Amino acid sequence: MRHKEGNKEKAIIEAAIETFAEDGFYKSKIVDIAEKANVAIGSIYVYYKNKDDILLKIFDQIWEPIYNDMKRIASDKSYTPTQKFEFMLDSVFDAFEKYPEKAVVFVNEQNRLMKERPKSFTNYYELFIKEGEKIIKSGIRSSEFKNLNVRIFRRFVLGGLRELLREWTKNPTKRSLNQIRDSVKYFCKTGILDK
Amino acid sequence: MRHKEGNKEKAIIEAAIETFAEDGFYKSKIVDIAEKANVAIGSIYVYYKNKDDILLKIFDQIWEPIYNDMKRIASDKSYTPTQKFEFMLDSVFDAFEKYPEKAVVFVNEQNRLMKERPKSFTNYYELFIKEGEKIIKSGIRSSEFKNLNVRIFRRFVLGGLRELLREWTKNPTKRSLNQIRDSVKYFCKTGILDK
Amino acid sequence: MRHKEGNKEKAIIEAAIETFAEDGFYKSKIVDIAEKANVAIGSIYVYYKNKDDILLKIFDQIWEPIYNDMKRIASDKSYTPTQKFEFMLDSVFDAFEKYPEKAVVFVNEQNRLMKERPKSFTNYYELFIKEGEKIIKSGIRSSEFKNLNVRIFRRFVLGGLRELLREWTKNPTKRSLNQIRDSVKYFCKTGILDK
Amino acid sequence: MRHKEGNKEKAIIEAAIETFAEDGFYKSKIVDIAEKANVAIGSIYVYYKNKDDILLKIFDQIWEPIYNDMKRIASDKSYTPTQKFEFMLDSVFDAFEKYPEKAVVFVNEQNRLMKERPKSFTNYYELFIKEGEKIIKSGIRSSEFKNLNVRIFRRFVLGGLRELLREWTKNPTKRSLNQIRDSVKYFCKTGILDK
DNA sequence: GATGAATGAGTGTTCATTCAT
DNA sequence: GATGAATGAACACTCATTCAT
Repeated sequence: MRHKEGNKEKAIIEAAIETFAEDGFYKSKIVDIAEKANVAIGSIYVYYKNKDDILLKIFDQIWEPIYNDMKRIASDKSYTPTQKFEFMLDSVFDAFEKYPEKAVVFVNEQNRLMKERPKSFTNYYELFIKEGEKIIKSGIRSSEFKNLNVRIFRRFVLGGLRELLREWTKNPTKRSLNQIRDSVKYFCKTGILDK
Repeated sequence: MRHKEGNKEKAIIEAAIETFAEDGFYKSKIVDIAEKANVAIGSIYVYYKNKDDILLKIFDQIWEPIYNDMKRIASDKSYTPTQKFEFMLDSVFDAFEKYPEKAVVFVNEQNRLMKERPKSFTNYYELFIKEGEKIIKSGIRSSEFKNLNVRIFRRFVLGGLRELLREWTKNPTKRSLNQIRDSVKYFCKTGILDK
Repeated sequence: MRHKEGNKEKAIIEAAIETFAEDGFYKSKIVDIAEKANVAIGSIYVYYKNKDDILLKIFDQIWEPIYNDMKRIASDKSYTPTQKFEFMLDSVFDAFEKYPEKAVVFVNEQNRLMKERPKSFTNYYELFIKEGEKIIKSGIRSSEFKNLNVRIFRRFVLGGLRELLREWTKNPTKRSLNQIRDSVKYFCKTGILDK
Repeated sequence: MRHKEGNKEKAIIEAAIETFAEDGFYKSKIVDIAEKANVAIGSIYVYYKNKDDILLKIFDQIWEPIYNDMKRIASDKSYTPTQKFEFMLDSVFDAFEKYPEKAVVFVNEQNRLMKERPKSFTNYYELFIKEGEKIIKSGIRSSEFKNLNVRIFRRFVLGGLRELLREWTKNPTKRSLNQIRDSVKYFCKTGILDK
């Protein structure tokens, strides 16, 4: 191994996150990512199959920790469905607060890529979705939630969330994110709770 | 652009809608649009400044009629804010039902373009948003609605709507759209109404 | 049509012949061909699908006239098989004498391309081969030729011819080509004639 | 390179022969050769200067044993020129029958390399050619052969041979090679013998 | 000797846009 | 207005070779 100065794989993906967040996927140039990562162009292709592959790996980085949170929450029997639902939102908000740039990449690129390469997404995002739907269903079964169409509901909420986060990423302050978080929770609960 | 047209301008934009809907903006080629419109490449540049400009004009086609509906509804004093809110949703749903392909273009491309060219959008979409916010505010003022953060609420709803419509455009049937429409209305109302 | 100054398609293929002859196919750069042809890079792709396609078209230019000669000769009933065989060799020698650079491209690139893209060659070269085999067979039938294995014989002769022409292209003089022509004819005839 | 080897140098050249035979020189990747040889990329450059150098060494492996055969035959005074000529062809055919893949590399790559790097070939191939010409000349001197132009004749024969072997390597059976061998001998002898 | 991560010059091809006709 | 051949900057990706370990 030549040089071995720090972790190139990590440097590349971080440069890519920055670049994709700034310019969007299509306008981002491989050569810019390489420069930002302080790495030769060829090195990018040592660690990633191609430009798309970098994006896919970024999505994994976004959704894997969220999904792991979810698994823990979902399997904890001491929580009510409402609490689980709130924690689910929290884990998304927390992740985005921690890495706003990853958030930007997600909100801007994921839909397009899911459309163009539906096969690629057999992973953490899908698992996250599934886990979320399970929580809603359990709440409906226990009559804690209204009898909503689960697929429609979760899409609506995720879509709304993404839109809010997209806007937030333009000017990401902790304060404004908390305001969004509270509003969404409140709105969802009064919308979903069968009181 | 309404009457006796079998003209090039219309043929181009319709071909573009089809092409953007199918392949996405970046993967769509001007030459394909020209072929689909049965028009020479050069003719596209007679009617449109460039590729972006076509997209912008498509957005106008989407939002102008919706906005016109809105204006009519908003100024009608015989409706309550709740009725106006429902009509607003209806006018979006109706537009999407009528032109699913325009809907695809909107859901996939608008955000990116608004990010890349924020200046371009001084138009019907913005006006629609404003009108929508006014309705919410009037509902809050009359205590018919909860005292929600209007900007957050409208973003959330529009984002959720877009996500649902994006999914719907993959398999657009009248029946499924009505199901979505009812779910969204119900959810928004129980979420928003201060009963 | 912009510029229409002379025939770009022809200029490109001639530049390509020169370039391929000089550097070989793999070492030839599209940009060099473009420069030599006094044409923009993009123009090459207006007239040819890709680099391979240019090569294929060159082979057509080589073999089409030879094949047309052959057809005329083969169908002429006043010639004996021996005369036809001689004329066949002549038409190859004449073509090579006329366009030595095309000859270089043929001798250096055709085998490789036939190996890599066997599908592409359903054309003049194959037809030429077939016509040549027919002449040999008719000579065998009339007992003018020895009962040789036709496929082996024609491959041997063509291979020998190519090798000689390859060498000749390094220093192409009319005199030396005629010497080769006479030697080959003499050798083939004493080798093939059943006296 | 003969004895107790299971060594890297040999493994590399054998992998290269396979790879060049399959994909051609330009399309063969060093990394593929390394993998096939079960050797690190870097090791290839320990034993060979560069990619060209491997090819050159392969040619040596092809022509050295043939040349050694030739030397033995040529210096044996008990053979007539005709016998020597036949033995010469046999030694080429035998070599190709034994290592068809080396044959493929020779027929496909040697000409190109001789063109690009004429300096590299001060070796066994040249020596083989020279020895062959000597045999022909001695036959002419003794009036056993016709008074052909030796250079032209030997090129013609070698070229024809290569073409036949090229075809044969696509489907190499012992039977078909013997058929080719007999045909070539017969043709050359009736073509060359001054009876 | 052996390794394989790192390199970066090099290349075929694309495609939005132009402009002479 | 209409055309479409012409353009050439731009770009993702390749791969022989190197060299620190």
